Amino acid sequence: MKIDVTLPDGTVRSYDEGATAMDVAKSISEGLARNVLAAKVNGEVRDANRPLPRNCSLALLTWNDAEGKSTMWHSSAHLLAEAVEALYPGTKFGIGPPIEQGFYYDIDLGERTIGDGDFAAIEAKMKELASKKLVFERRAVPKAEAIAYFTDKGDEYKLELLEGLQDGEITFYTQGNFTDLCRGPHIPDTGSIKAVKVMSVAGAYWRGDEKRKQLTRLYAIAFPKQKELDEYLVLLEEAKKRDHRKLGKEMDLFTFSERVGAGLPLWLPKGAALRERLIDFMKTAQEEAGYVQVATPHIGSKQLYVTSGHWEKYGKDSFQPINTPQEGEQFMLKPMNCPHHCEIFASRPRSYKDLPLRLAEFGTVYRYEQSGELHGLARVRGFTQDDAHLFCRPDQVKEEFLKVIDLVLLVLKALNFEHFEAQVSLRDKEDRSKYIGSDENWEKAEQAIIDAAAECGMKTVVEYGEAAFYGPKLDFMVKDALGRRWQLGTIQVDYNLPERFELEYVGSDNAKHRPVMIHRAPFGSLERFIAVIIEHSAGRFPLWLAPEQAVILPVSDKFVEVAQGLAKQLKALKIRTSVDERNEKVGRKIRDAELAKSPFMLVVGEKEAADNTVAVREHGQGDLGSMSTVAFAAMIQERIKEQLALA
RNA sequence: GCCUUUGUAGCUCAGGGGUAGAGCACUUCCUUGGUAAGGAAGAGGUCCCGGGUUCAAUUCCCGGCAAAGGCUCCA
Repeated sequence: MKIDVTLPDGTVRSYDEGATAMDVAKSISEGLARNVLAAKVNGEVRDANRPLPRNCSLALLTWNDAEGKSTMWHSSAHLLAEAVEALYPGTKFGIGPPIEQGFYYDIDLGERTIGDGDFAAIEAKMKELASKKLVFERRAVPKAEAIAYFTDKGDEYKLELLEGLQDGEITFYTQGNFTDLCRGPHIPDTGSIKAVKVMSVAGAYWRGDEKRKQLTRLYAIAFPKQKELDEYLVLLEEAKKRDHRKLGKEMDLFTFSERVGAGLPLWLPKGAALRERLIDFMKTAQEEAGYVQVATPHIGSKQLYVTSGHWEKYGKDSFQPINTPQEGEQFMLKPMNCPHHCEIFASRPRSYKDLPLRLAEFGTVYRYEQSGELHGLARVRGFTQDDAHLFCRPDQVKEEFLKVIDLVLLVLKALNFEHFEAQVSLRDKEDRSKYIGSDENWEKAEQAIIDAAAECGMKTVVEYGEAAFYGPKLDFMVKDALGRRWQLGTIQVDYNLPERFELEYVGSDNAKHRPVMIHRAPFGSLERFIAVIIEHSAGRFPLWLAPEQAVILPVSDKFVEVAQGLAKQLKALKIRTSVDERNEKVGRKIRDAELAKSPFMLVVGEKEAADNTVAVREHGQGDLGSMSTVAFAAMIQERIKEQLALA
């Protein structure tokens, strides 16, 4: 009997019955066979050494496929477990899945602990075991036998996992001396695991439940080549160098104070100016797009949030109400601006002719985050949103989405983000009971979002079931210079708040209608956005945003006055500049200016003083030669225009 | 909040039961210079906070605070 195997390119090959994916690989080339980690058979990832079903489609998975990679990491987790069991006999095992960057295994060491100092020994053991090319053997096991095995071993975690499994669907995988309850699939043998690194150790609750026992989680990563591990470590180093917390300190942008409180950033002059520039940029763009600015206080009565529903949903996990001393009234620090904006909408009768009404505010909001969740500027307890709420008619949703997408694209361009996609979150296809708002409106809005994203030519991913209960949304997923993904910018339809605040407008039919509300924040929060752009740009901000655009370096004390005159000229032309008046040599001043990431350095000495020119040096580019002061200013302004898409 | 790690000069970090260390930054002086570190001298500390052990604690122990990583990615 022969079986037919269809390969991804459409070719059909014939094999003897019982052939495995590995056999197919070998028939194509030895090199391919060496690299095969797993196989995708009829869309399902399986062991490469399992016999293929008759007439199937087959894709051979290697390190270059996401699924091949995660299979390798999953197998590496088993290898980690084997090493740990060898070094720490009696260890009990929880789960050990692959993750985005590597894998982990949750283990219970009893009274023992593992620290950074133990990693090297674990890595050495893993490498030793891996080099034996231990084969991963799959075996279907009756439930009773599986229970007997782990009872005998004394591993209560595996026993608990077994409870949730049906007899007949249980499989064991064994490599070397280690047998694990596992669905698989796995790589053929441990030989392809050439480089491993234990990254960190952390506590993790069994089954993610904080009431249950905390296990020790070992994070690690593995590669088929030492070189790839080295490159990965270099990338981590680069990420560390770009860490916004480090750069923020070096560049005097912001700081934190224990006395002020954790998660409450203090903006230093240069950082505050940076914020202002971002705000100005957005205000200008919003003004053109027909927004109006509003301003609302930092607190609001508790009743406001009872009305909005936020009290019920987030009340006990928020900063608790502030009480007035005399009347005992309760106020909340505002966790969002929308309830205030709803009241502005409701402050007078609205006609359909007033819509869309676009209320914008750089509103600072306060949210309680658990102390362990705080992270530099990326996760704080007080932050400013570039918030706006668009009140419109259902038929205006698409138009408004288009305009907001334009705004976000403008932001992404101005900050040199080149890789991004739209993630559209829609209702669950099956269960529609958990959503508020009419079916008709939802369908209209969902279609409007999809159409708007398509019209803008955005790469779009649609996620069903990811919508909030109050409406569908579109998020921008952005890749930074190191290939890390961030969620920036969000546009959300909301049917809930207009309902709760009983917002209305008078239609052309002279009847009352409920407006649709759209929340949107292109930056998201200024704090988080700045964290991302610091890391994306490694602190080398686009010229229009840079704290200082040019630093003037007099060749010696004799030319300080000339330099000051030049600074005055440039400032009049709206170029941010300063003079390095220190009694140092030019070489030293240049070095310091390069390290400070000043975009341009202007060297002035006898020659420049004589003919009113500047010797221009660009950061990271070197000497650009001399030009007149006017020409330099024009060049800067030209570059900024281009960057901001104003040209 | 919980687990692991960390907390020493403005910054980066070494050290260690008995008077506190380096490099950079800072101050002063010398030097007056042309595209990535000129030279010298000096100043700078509640060794995170509180308690305990000790003749003696920055060091060891306990507690707190803050920071970093993790606690979602289901054998």
